Amino acid sequence: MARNKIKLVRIANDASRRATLKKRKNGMMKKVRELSTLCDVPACLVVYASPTDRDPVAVWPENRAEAERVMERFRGQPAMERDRRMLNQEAFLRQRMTKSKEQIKKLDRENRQLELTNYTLGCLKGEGLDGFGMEDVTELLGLLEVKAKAVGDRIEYLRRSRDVVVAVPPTVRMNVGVQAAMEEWRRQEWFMEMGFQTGESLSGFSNNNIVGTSGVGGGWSGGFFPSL
Amino acid sequence: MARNKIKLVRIANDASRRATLKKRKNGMMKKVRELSTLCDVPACLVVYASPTDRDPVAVWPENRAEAERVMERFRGQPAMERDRRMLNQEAFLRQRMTKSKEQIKKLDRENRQLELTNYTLGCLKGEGLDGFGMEDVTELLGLLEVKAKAVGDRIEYLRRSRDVVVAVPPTVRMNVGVQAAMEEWRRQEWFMEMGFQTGESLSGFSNNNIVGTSGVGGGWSGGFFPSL
DNA sequence: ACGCCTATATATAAAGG
DNA sequence: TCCTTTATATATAGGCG
Repeated sequence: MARNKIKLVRIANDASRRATLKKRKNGMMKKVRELSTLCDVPACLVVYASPTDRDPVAVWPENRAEAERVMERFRGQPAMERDRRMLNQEAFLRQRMTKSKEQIKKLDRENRQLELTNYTLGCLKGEGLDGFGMEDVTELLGLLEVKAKAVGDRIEYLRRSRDVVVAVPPTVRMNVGVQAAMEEWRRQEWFMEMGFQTGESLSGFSNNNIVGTSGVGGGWSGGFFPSL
Repeated sequence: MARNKIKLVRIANDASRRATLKKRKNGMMKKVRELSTLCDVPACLVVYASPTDRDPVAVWPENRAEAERVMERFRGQPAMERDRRMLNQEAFLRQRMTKSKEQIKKLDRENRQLELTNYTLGCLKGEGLDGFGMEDVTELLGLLEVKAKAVGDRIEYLRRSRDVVVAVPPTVRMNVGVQAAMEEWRRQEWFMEMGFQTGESLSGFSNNNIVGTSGVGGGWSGGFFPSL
């Protein structure tokens, strides 16, 4: 734009090209600034000295944050692959988060139920019945009966089964804790009142495993009650 | 740049401002193109008509991919806040994910334990003892004794407590299920063998709640056993 | 608002130091 | 290479249809 008009093609001369870049770059900067100022609009200009340079030779607005805001908006459009990837990635993670949270919630609910049951079991195990009234205790007693029935049924079944019986020792080998508990139990007057005959309640059963430790899903072959 | 020189401030007149934007915007586009062509360098220009517009009024290079490449490089620098934010956001989410997974794992472990216990309880409730051998059943029986002891202790305590006793009806009002169970229980021969006297096992207890439904942490005042 | 015109402001190629 | 100069090319403010 001066002295000579030039063709709009890459300037062959290296020095000239660099010089032109410098001049025009400045001109551009001034123009963008003016445009943005006069028209009061967001605008952004980025110029590199070469396709391989890491840093731009020119950036407007000078304030990087401002430039980023403009870029930001531009990128906001559904065009940039990298962003789409990133956003998808984020969406993906968010989705996973939601699912996880739901899972946690569900597990937590389940847990609360199980803990309740567990608490009950704890009481059953004799960890303390303080806080329960006669009604509760009575109900518990009833439940114990139901359980005892199940045990009885099972014993009955085992007794009548000939094909699975392996051995039937003459005495019961109960674990120490149970034996001690039995002793205390027998000392309770209500125990007597209920019709038990001292010293003969649990004889005649085998402690041998007849059908194997099998059954219990998951595989806990230890004690009957898992440690809580 | 013509007729009159203008001050570099926002053009007050609305129409003039818009007109100027249009003209200068075109000028800028031409300039960027020239710059990029002549000097053979990457450059990018984005202009918005207003701070709130979604789409730019001007973008160069026209080829969006090209513009994106330039932007991309600019953004590639480790200075862009947005990227840091995004990366941080992603890192944050990943962190949360990890935590959630850990929580799930923990809850799951807990659940497994509780389910085991629960399963046991299910068996206790008479849901079936198939799969258990004589050893298991014997142990269960022992456990029942321990429980019974706890019940007995509690009943004993309630009996001796004068200050909390409210009423002691002469007969036990057990729920139908328990009564039925008792009947079946009594029919079992092993039941008789164990020393129970038919028809008199559970008389004399009150179903009145003496110390209140109180105790049980969390507040489930319904049945003794929560429904599973 | 849109395009065209034109006087004038600006930008800048090329030359010189 | 950089700055300055300067002749010229371009850009554009303001006016008009």
